[in-house]
Amino acid sequence: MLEKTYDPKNFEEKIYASWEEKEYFKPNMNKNKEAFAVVIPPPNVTGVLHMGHSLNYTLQDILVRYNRMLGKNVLWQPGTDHAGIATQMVVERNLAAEGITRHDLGREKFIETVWQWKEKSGGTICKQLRRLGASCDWSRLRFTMDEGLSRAVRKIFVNLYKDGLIYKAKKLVNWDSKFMTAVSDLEVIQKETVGKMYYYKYPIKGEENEFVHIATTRPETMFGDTAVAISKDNEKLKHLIGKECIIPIINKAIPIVADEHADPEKGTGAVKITPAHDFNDFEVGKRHNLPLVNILNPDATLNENTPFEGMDTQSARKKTIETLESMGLMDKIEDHPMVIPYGDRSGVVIEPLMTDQWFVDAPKLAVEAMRVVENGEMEFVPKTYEKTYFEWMRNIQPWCISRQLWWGHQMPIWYGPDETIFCEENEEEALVAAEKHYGKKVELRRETDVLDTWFSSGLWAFSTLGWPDKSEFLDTFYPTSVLVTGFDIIFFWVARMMMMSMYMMKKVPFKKCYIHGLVRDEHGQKMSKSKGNTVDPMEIIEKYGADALRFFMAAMETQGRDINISESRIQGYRNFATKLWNSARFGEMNECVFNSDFDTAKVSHPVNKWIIEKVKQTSNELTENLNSYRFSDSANGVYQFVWGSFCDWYIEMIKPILYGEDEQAKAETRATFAWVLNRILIILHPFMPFVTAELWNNYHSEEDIINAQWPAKENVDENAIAHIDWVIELISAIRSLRAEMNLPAGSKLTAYLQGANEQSANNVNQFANIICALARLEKIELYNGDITPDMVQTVFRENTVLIPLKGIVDFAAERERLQKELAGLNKNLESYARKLNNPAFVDKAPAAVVEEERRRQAEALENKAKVEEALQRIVGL
RNA sequence: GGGUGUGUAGCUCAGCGGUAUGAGCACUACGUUGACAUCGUAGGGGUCACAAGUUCGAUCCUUGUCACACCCACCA
Repeated sequence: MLEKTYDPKNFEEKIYASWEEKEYFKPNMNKNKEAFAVVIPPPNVTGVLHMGHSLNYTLQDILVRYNRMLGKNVLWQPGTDHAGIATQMVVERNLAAEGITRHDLGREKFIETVWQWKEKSGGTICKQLRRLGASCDWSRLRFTMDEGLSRAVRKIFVNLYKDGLIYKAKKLVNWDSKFMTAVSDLEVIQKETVGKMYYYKYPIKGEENEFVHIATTRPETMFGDTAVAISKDNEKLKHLIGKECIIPIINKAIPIVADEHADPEKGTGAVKITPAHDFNDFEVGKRHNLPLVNILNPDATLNENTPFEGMDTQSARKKTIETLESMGLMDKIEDHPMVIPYGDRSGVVIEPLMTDQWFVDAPKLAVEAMRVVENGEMEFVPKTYEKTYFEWMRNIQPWCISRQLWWGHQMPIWYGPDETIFCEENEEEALVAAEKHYGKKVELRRETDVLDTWFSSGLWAFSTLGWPDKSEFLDTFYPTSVLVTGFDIIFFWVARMMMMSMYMMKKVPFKKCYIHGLVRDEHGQKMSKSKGNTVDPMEIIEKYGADALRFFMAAMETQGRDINISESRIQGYRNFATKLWNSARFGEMNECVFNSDFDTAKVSHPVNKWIIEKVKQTSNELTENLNSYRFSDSANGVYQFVWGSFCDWYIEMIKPILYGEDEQAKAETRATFAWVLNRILIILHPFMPFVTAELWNNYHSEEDIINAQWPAKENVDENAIAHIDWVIELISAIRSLRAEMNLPAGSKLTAYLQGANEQSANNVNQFANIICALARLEKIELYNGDITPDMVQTVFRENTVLIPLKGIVDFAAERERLQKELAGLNKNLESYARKLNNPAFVDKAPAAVVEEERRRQAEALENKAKVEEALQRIVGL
């Protein structure tokens, strides 16, 4: 027996636990079945579920459950990411609360602490995923720092290194002074700010009172200047080229060089060149063979190459300006809008810094990664993201993969006594290689840098399946079927997976890549803790159930758009679950028992035929929509069918049958109801797994809905649908008439149908009880008599529906209603006439369109005549 | 500066070369009829941003304009 009210708290968690216990999420490994695999975008192991996750995992679970019901061999591979910087940051913050830094602990002890923390809090996100209903194969849970995955990382690193695709170089990199590590271009975010532009001058060497005026936003970097550049086309200043100028305060002479980087239109036309601290200047420096002077310590304080050693950049800037001012060298200071780079995790200003770092030759790896998208081996859905992907890939820069952090995969690099590099999968092999190289045993020193987190994520599609070992899973499920992820990590992750997979596996990591948008707040604002507009999915689940949240996500997911969270809408989908629940209760009360032998072909009652054909039609459309990743169309189609067709019409129409005397019709209707409800549960299950399972379990004792068979494409009898649609339209017409004439809902009326053709006459006779029940009529009859002034009328197809009111007609209201109807008809007639009187239209438009237009015109004309007659009759009354 | 999207009902958004049967919420009126008030019935509400072009026909295609959003690049 079902509870009177739908309360997801009563069963959601219980059902999930039983699924997991029965190991339903494991692939069936049936070799005769098509394989379908999805690897989860691994959440940060220490993270908690947010709305973006809810969307991402819901979409995947829909696809996974759908494919499982298609009978495929389905794997949803779960796992979590060690998230280098993010995790280290959290743990360091915890330590800071106790007044300790990671340096107090030392590397080994610190890493141990991180592992402990991972063990303690790492399970949260997985628990929350279960709560959402995600049907991953938890027995295969992976973590990017697992032994197996770490081995994969080392192996591919060694391969890349030996192929010359990983190299060490001293380069200008983005330096994060908080974490004291290099970061990649992607981890730098540019922020608009209003800063200052400082104008000052350098004296020309050997000249009295001659200066070169320069402008900069970072005056403190002047101690690292090794030249001033001027364009050779700069008529005003080109006479200075070749001379030298003096950096004040430190009294250092630097050359004035000719370089096109100095735009005569910008600033003063002369640019100070600081090759060690600016990407553009670095290039200029290379062109002119300028020395590099590093002026910063790793923590972004000024170093011994400056007079302000130990000061942070802001203080040094102030001090520099003051000193220049006192020397009479300042020209002016102006407000200046500019863009400043910040570390996306640390929030501090990123400084370009010369350091030794490791790089992946991304431009080379990008070639294959682009080719397989060009030739369609991997397809983006929606297709438009392909452009974003290509755009980035074409302009890709070497990828800086070394991080001076502690938490992460330590690079498999060892240095010999003379700094010779040995890159091997483990220390033993490195030692062997070194012995061979030196001709004797030597001590090696391991590289302390760790890898960018995204390096290991890039291997995810095959490392989780067992690579580098031989594995049945790898053979069966690679390449995976589809990757579902947000557009914000196309570069971070999708692109890297493509590059790494093509390099190592020579096959795409996934055949399709479904890209979804961001989840925003109700008004389209980005959700953030600082704005205070975040919505916690766990609270939503607590309040409305996981099914409601999932259905919301599916219903809102239209390709290429962000989703605005809307609690009222989620509530609406909870109501939908309630509606479904109550319809099942209706079935239970009326002894509608599911019978697997039920044969839809033997059904005879038109109402039953109608709902059977409708549900087949809905299933067909749903299958098509799911196959083309049209989530919102999928969800909305089922929603409309369940609420609109099944609940609003079918249940109401069968009440007269179920409460009637015809036992055979009753039996057939009960069986039909149960069959249709069963079908609804199946097709709704990927979207709302919990409520469908709970209702299913109410009458299936053996089989579980998870393994229920998804309906194959079926032929739909359109006539059976049209038959009852006629009844529905008639009832709607009568209800409309009643409401507009303000006829009390309780009043039992008689309706006449005038001008009925044979078909309509049959319908009225056959469905009189249904029509009367739903339109709240005493009786409905065919009528051939005259229309009298006390009748109100409405036109329905070829018929006129008449309701005699025996003196209670409100003629004013009736006149108003008829006039409104007439105005509508006239408007339509104008439009038809405009088209049909246009010879070009009749000539060139497809015949079917012209025919349809003619039919509409004829019908409207007929209706108009009837309405006009009606108006005539009540003139003066 | 380069790119990609988006402007449709009060709000949030679907949709489509052939009258916008648009959806949910909100709104108005009526309603407790033996699943459901987490409900039912009926209804109001739109020059589909603007302009030009293509077309028999444009909200939909093309171009331009305006507005907004996002991505990439750029610290003179």
